[in-house]
Amino acid sequence: MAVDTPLRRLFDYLPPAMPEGAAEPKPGARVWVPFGRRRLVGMVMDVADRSDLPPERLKPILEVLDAAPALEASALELIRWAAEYYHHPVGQVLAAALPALLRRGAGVAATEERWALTGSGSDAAAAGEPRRAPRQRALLEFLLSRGGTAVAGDLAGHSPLWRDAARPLEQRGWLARAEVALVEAPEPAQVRAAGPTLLPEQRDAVERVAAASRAYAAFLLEGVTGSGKTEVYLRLTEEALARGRAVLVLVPEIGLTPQLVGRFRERFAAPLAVLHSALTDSERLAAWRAAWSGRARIVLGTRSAVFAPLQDLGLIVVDEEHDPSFKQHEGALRYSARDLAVVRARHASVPVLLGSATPSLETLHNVAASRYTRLRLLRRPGESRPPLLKLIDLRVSAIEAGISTPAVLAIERHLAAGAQVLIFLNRRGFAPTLLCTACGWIAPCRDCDARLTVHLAAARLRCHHCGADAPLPERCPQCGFAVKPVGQGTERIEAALGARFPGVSIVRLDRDVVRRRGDLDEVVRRMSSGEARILVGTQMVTKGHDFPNLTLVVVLNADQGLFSSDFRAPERLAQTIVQVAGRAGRGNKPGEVLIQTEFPQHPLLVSLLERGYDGFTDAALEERLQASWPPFSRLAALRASGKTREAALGFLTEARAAAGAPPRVLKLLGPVPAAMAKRAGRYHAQLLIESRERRVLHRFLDGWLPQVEALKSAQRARWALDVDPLELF
DNA sequence: AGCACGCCGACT
DNA sequence: GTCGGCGTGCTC
Repeated sequence: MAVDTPLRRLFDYLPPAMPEGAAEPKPGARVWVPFGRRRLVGMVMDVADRSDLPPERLKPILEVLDAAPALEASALELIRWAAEYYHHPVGQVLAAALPALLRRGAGVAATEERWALTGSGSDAAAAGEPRRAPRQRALLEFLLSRGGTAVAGDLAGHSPLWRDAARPLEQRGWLARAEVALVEAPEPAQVRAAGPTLLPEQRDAVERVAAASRAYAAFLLEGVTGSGKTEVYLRLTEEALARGRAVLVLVPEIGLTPQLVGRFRERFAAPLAVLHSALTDSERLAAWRAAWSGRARIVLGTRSAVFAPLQDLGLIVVDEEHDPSFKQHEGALRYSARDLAVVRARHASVPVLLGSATPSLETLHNVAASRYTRLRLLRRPGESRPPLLKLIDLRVSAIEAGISTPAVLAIERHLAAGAQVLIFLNRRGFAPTLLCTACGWIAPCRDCDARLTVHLAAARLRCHHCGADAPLPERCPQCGFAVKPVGQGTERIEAALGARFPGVSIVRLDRDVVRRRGDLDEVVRRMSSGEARILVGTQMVTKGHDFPNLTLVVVLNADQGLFSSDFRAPERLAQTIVQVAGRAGRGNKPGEVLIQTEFPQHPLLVSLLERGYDGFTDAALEERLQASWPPFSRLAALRASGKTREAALGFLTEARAAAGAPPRVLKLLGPVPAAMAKRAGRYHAQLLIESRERRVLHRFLDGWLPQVEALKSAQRARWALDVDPLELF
């Protein structure tokens, strides 16, 4: 039995005292069990006829929750696999996989709340009772008009306050409430609209995946923005649905779900379940139930949807597979939904399709090792030339407010041609620093090793790491002299462009603008209609949304990713540049991309410009090989934080000592304070474990983690193990 | 993680 | 004399 507890083991229970004819709970079924002095929901993992524990110490299961398993074999297998791979207690992996309401005992089969008139209730209704409670009387009459019974939804339609009326009626015995199992007739999936004619490359991709549809196979579907990856997903989904199979589609962010959901809904008349982090508990339960019952044949969701129950899974799609959001890097279980999707496909013997315009180096390495098959969609329909990338050397160009003269001239030129322009800067706010020109004071965050960002319109100083928020001072708090914002954020660029191009409508797209749902739609609408001519934005602009009239992209600062201590920063930078460049040029309008940099000779930028993303990844993979970084080695990070630097580092130092002499191919690096050690008032540090061989790493972790857990300092610090960490601070 | 038991300080 | 501080020990 797996139980939600940090203990790294399963627990044995005796079968429940069962009524006649009831079957024993099977693996995948949830049960109520006594656990210490508590009563918890447990998940049956195995059924055995013996236990290592003496029989007198075993307690019986209290109650079986699921007659039919809540998790079918392949989902259970995935959870077991994840627990082992991420070295995390099974019970807690399960807690991460199951909707909260199911962990608290809600039924897995969908039910509806049904209210019915009792015999005496019918008599009372017919007699026009209760006379002195018009709402109750109206409710009884409504039920009578409906033949004596109605579901909660209908009653809510009758009166929003119906529950207040129903309660006393239930107490008088005039109404009866029941949770009735919903009989769900799976609707046959239908194609609502035929898709466009496929290009040869798309047809080839569809055929090759479809040919493998009865066994596990992993494919990389590589194609630039607009090359038609989604159409390939849709055709393969159609193919799977036609065979009576279900499809799981994973997307990196909830912001991307509405568009893709829209494409799927347009194409298929099949019910579709959507799972993402913004759902309420009951919405998530409803989506999960739809998938579990087989009613929803398509499940589309973010990270945690990789655990969704699907009947007769036939295909898994991971869109934008390179996106770091697929890695859960906080909280208890830190997993990669993309990697788990591949594992799940293997267990379920179905193909998995990883789509991206800028595949991760891990995935390309898997292609090189022939573990994945590469499918390429290189052309955009009807387009001859890819966008042209050029560097602007910031050392020799005049710069005003962060924008170089060549960039300004290019913007002028494209605007004059009637086109739209995108300015990319991965930094929101007005300026990243507030400086006192007299004494050199810089506005710091009280709780982080970071500077506060100036937000001018809001007149606030904000920390982008902990959310601290303070009024914008007019004078230096130290010497009383005037302060000034230094550096550029999107807000300042928007203002500077407004001054430079008066009369030209500019929109900004970043997290400060997009606060509520609908804000994004408004920005997109203004760009699509052509009302806005210039778009200034952060990372957010690299996702989704196509503007066919956009022909120029300016990347204001490419240099942040060039000299980071994180070995993955260059990969991120290249992906961002290529993704943002993908916004430029459509149809017969060729795109132009200008990248401002102080380091135009940097080998990474040179390889990207001269040989494109392929050239960059060749160079980057070679560099990783030389440095023995992933994908040529395996990493795990033991991360800790504490109220003091010593608390965090002390724990990691003890943890390292507990390792003794590690295997020869394995290296322990650190512990070291994080690059930004203090964040939100806590000190962060990490110990890196690196191994050339994956098996050595995992065997080591198996032996080491129990020792780490047993350390006294482990109780005081907050810590977590991150297998395959994406970010090394 | 919970939730107990257990042994020492400031309150009715 | 008791309410409650958080140390440490266990959960089939």
